[in-house]
Amino acid sequence: MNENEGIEYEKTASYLLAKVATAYRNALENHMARVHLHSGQVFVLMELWKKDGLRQVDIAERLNLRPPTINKMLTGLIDINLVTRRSIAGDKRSTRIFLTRKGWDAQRDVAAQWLELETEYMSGLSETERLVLTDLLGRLHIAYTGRPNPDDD
Amino acid sequence: MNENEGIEYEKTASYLLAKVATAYRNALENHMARVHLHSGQVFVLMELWKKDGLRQVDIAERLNLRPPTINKMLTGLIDINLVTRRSIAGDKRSTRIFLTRKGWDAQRDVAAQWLELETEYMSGLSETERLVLTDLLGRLHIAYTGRPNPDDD
DNA sequence: TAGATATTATTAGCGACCTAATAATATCTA
DNA sequence: TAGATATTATTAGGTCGCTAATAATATCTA
Repeated sequence: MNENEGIEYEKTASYLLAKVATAYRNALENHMARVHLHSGQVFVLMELWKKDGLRQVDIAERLNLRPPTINKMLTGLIDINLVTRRSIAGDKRSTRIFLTRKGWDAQRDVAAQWLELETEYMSGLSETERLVLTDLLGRLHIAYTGRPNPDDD
Repeated sequence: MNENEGIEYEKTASYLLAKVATAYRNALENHMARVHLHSGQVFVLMELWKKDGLRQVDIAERLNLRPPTINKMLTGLIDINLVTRRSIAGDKRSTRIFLTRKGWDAQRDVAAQWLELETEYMSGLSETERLVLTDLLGRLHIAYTGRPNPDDD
């Protein structure tokens, strides 16, 4: 058998990142289900809480996601009345996305779930280790996106 | 405005994990596309390279994924002739999954891409830092799955 | 042994990502 | 100003995760 081209994949950072990430996504999905949200929607809301009235393309850029992804998520958020689309005076192509009252109100519940998840998920690590992990992931993030976070104007 | 329930999500380990993870998934998808594979298929192959002839349910368990997920991935792998399904004598419910010649041969290309990706993706970190990251992710993985890897018999 | 319960694979359908393609509008340039 | 090029939103369709439901087979138990 032509074995032993065998890498020990399980010991590479990539492998572990992939595994931890999907487990984490499931956990996030479960936590956010408690407040009737899906995992992806939460990230969109975060951007709007920071700066309401963004265009879809802006949200996409800030989250490092593609416009069609955002478009679909927004449809979901509009359906559950957390967000509205309003057309822009001066550019008939684009629309601005605004939080509804309900959209603003979701902030508290999401924050609570987020912290709970963070605590739960990172419970295997000491405080110091969590900080180290945060630092390392932060640097990978910057290395890969080329920016820590989009310059708020 | 009811602002300032505001968590700085971007500084939590969870947030960074999510972000880094999707960036990584894209990178993996792109790298594996070079050898005509999708990201998820690679993980299934890894298990078969370690132990050929597993049942679908075994693969699911080892990868910490659900049976329908595996089922669909296998359909893809069968379509491109990397794998076959053979029924089991003694249990008409299950099938065993076997690598084809082409499936075994893919091992080399995947390993090459994997290492390239690992190098590229982790290039922002020193060797020591990468080891620390691996250790921390490994511990999160164990904490969440309850086992480092399934006991090979 | 008959009937209830387990297990395995599979299908259907959903969300979170993606790329490619399209339509509408803006903008730039010859 | 006309025509080429950019940009924005959107649709279609794909993979990778998931849950719920189903059918077939095994196994357990009364």
